[in-house]
Amino acid sequence: MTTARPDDWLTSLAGDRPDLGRSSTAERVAEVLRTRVLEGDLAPGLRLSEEAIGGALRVSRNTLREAFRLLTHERLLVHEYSRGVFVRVPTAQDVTDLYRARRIIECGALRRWPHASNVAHAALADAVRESEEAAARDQWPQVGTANLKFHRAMAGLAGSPRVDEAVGRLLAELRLVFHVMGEHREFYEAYVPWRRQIIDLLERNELDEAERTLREYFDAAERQLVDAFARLPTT
Amino acid sequence: MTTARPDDWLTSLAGDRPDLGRSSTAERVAEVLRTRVLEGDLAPGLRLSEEAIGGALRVSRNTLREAFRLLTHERLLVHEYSRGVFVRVPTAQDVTDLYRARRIIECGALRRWPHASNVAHAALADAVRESEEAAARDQWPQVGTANLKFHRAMAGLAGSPRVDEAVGRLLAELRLVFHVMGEHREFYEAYVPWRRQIIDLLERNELDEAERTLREYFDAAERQLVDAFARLPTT
DNA sequence: TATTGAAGGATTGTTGAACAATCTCTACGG
DNA sequence: CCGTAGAGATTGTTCAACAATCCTTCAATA
Repeated sequence: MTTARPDDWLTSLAGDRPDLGRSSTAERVAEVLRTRVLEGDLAPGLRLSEEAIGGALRVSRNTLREAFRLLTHERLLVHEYSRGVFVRVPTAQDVTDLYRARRIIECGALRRWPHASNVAHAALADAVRESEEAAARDQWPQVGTANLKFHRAMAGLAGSPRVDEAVGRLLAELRLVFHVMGEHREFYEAYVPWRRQIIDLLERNELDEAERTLREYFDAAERQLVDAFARLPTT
Repeated sequence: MTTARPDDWLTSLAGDRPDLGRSSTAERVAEVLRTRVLEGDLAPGLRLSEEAIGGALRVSRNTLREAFRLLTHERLLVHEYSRGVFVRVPTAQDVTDLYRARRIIECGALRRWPHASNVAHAALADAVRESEEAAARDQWPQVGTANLKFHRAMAGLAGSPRVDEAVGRLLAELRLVFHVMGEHREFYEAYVPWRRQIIDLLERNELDEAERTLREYFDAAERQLVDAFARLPTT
């Protein structure tokens, strides 16, 4: 605990301001539903009845609708006028678009590696290590988590909160997509060494090659996901 | 109006679905407030009282709060728990971050020029022409509008709805920032020929040079805006 | 003078109920 | 089999009330 100048105390305290703003009921309800959707408890396409959920969670319809709105903005739910809200059903087209957007943003962020901070570099390395360790222990869900962390760290190279937020939204949506892959280890396993390769290239400052590798990584993942969707029973 | 296969009728119709979902009261209220904020009628930092605005617009507090939420999501308003919503006060730091994000996304989209559709190409050319014509007529607000159109079209090269949305949000925020520049012609004038140069380079397929020019364009605009903020009375 | 503490008034957070608008489903008739 | 009409269920919107929180004021203290 280093004692700094009073100025620094204040500025660092000011940074905690957002955390201080305690969450509203709607945000807590949204958090519950978000978890349920991302865990797959609430199947895509399911309609969320205001009365049923409001009754179960003991919150008023107004508050519940506020929570719905938050999740709709995150693209986890879709809202149809006078029909209600539904758990989003991702399509192969969504997958294509998600990867199109990710290629642009994450590859752009990767290029900022030379200008990024040490903590940003470390976050990327940490994520790769976690990914490898979880894979060694056959803990595939954790590999998935480390994967998300890796890409969040990749976006973090840009050093821009707005880029972080944009990528965060894409990744949340992607988590919904991943559910069609189930818990199949094959899906997670292939990408672990790929991530190692990318960070090795970055640490050697071979930016062009790193970007090329990341693009191939995206191409492969997109292809695998689109294939999985094509194999899906068309409802 | 070309007659296409029935499939195309349907898919294009499906695209209109969101428009069909007639606007809710909250969205109309949001539109009114959005205009007011962007026109500068509602000064940055101003607190928007639920009672006052709800009373003036004759809508219930619940509906108004929903409108607030929409605008908060667009980053035009900020919400503080138990304190209310305020018109966003952009900072020089915001400007820096906005341009950081724009450089990554728009430059990434620019690189997709060879793969973009003809309509995407045309949208970019149209925006440049509009910009020039408005400048020739000394209509600087219209130059500003054409500018936004230009950058929306630049993002459109990616052919990704999610990229469009991300850039749309950045530009909406930027419009708030532009207000500190007032109606000063100097701010709009310098960038008109720059845009012409970029599209000329693109049409000659000189991608590297086009990207370099766009980056310089961003650097200049960011510098000018940050300077303007530094000159601002610190409240 | 500057700081602290305690009313109080004002504003937001949340709820429940009510009614209108819209959709869904079923049954009927052609 | 198809289309239609009506009943029932669900959402859209508003209102009124109370709880929780914040801001202002003002007096007391060092």
